[in-house]
Amino acid sequence: MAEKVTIATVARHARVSRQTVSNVLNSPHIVRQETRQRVQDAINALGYRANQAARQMRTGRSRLIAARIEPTRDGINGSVLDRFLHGLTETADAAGYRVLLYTATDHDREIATYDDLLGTYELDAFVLVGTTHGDPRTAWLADRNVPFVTFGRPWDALDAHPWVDVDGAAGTARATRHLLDAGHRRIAFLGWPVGSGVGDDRRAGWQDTLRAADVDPTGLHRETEDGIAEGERLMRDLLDAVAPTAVVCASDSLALGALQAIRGIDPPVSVIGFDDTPVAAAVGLTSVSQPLGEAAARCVDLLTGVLDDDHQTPAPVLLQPALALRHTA
Amino acid sequence: MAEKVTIATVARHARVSRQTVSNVLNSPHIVRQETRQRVQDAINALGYRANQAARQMRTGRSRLIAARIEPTRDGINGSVLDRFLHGLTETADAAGYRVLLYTATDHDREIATYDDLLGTYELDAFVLVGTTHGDPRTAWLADRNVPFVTFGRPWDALDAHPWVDVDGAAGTARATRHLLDAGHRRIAFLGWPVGSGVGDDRRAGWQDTLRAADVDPTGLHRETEDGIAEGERLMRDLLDAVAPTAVVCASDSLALGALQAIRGIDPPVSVIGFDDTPVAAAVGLTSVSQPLGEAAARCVDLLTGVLDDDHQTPAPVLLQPALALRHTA
DNA sequence: TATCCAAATTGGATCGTTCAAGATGGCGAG
DNA sequence: CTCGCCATCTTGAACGATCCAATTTGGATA
Repeated sequence: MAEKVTIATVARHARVSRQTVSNVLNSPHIVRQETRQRVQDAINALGYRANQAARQMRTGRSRLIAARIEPTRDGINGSVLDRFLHGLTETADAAGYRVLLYTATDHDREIATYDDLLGTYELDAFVLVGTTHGDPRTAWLADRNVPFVTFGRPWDALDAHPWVDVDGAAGTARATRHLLDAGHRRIAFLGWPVGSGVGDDRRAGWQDTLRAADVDPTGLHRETEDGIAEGERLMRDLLDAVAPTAVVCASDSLALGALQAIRGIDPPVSVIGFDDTPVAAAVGLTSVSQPLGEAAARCVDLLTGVLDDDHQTPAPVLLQPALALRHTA
Repeated sequence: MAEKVTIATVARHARVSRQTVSNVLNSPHIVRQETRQRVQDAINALGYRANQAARQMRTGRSRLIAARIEPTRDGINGSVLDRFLHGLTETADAAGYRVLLYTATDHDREIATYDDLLGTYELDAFVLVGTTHGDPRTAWLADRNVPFVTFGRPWDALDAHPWVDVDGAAGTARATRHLLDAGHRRIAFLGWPVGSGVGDDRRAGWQDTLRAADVDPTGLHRETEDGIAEGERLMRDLLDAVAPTAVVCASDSLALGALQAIRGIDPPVSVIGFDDTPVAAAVGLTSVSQPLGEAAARCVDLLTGVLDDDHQTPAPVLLQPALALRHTA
């Protein structure tokens, strides 16, 4: 194996000092054009790459971003995070950062992991996915001045940190409007229990759109934990109670359940899901589609803003979802 | 912010030298019990964590493992990798390693990424997923003596490296036997074009099991690229040509296509997919289930074997899949 | 009590990079 | 001719850990 190529090797090869090589890499403008070229040639000829560990020791920056990979719950919604992660890896890469994975089963362990990652790897930043009311994680990170971005807006007014989110209300509103345009009036909603920021937001989009169209939403919605079986049960309940002609759901899992509940009904009840998961695509379920790649890219943008430029809090980003039309609506 | 806690801080606090603290961390057995305890107490009291960058500089080891995150193709099979990744993160964590993500669109770029990751981050090892005939990646890594494991066995006899795989032939054999036991005889197979190691392996399991049961498999199989539409097309073709009463598929995508093709046929044609993806669970598709968590764990086992112990090539691991029974078979 | 040996501990060098400060050389002004 | 200045480049030190060689310590032995 060839000798290890360090900055000293390059310096010797280009007949300059180590510092000059370092300058070519970090502040090219202060090095004379001719020298710069000579150093660059040496770098290319030797295939030199700056050692990140050594660099990190001096600068305290690791160019590493941490993201959590979820313990795939029902496997349907899990894919949302996976697609986001993929986008994150690509964009971070382009910005010169790498993504480090971690897992955690609850918030306490997750915070312990932060502590560990920061202590041993000196991570530059965290990307948190899915925020809840009174999220202890954001508070912990903010207390320690650790840069982070959340994919999901803070649901408590007091938290001020950079975030990227998709406008869930706009998504369900768009879905509801689509159904109204198709002539539906009794448009129901299957959602999550009141109190989850995301769920409330999605319900509001449906409710407000119905009201704006002079349809009274009272009695047209049901709430449950997420899941296919739960969705089916609640949809049967709705069918018995109010006989809706269409339903907007807070997730594809719920929508799949609804699809099973309406099997055989004629004329068919329209169903729209949320997240445009692979399952939705596979079964032909119309669904609200989040721009996950875009969201990941904006997360990286915000982070590099915080890390490279001033340490100011950049403006949050709210993205608009689209409606992926298939044959269930 | 409090002063940074280094090994020197701990040493001062425990009234010993830096080296003794280092010994407590790396070779506890050579330190007297009493001293060890005092150092441990100091470490806990101060919340000391060894700085990975500094450690890496001396030892040349980063305790970082790289894994690739795929550009979710059809979103169905992509989830397989995601579940594997999750298992990998968990197990690596337990073994004291962290998982670094990367993406690449083709083999050449992937190799360029290896070079970069090795040069700048001094990665300890790679986990490759999905191996093909004449895979240039394994050759590149082996040439440079970079430790790696593949999830997927080497399909060319000459490659000798640690690998973990799931016995695909055993999976399709199990599926086929299940159908035979249920009284089926005309059991078809939907698979991928000849030449892909994985696809050929899965087809062989079906074929051999039929032969063993004195059923001639001739004409009972079709091959295509992966996809739902492709599966549907080929299944229609099979129905017209040989009217099978059951079909085993090389993937859940193909199986979903088959399900659409058989809609309305009575008595229903049995369908079995492969990979037990969330989509299969959602639509009630019986499918061959790979022990992905187990596979990931064994990958980490092999890697730690190579990294921590001798640099010998550990024995490969072949895991047995299970059949997730649902209502399509 | 002095001596010796092994176990436990210590101080200095080192990994590859960047930071801070110092050296060099060319050029115009006094 | 000399000085100062600017642009450019070089030198020495530091980051925080581990390795290596040297030294101290404690207990057993003579």
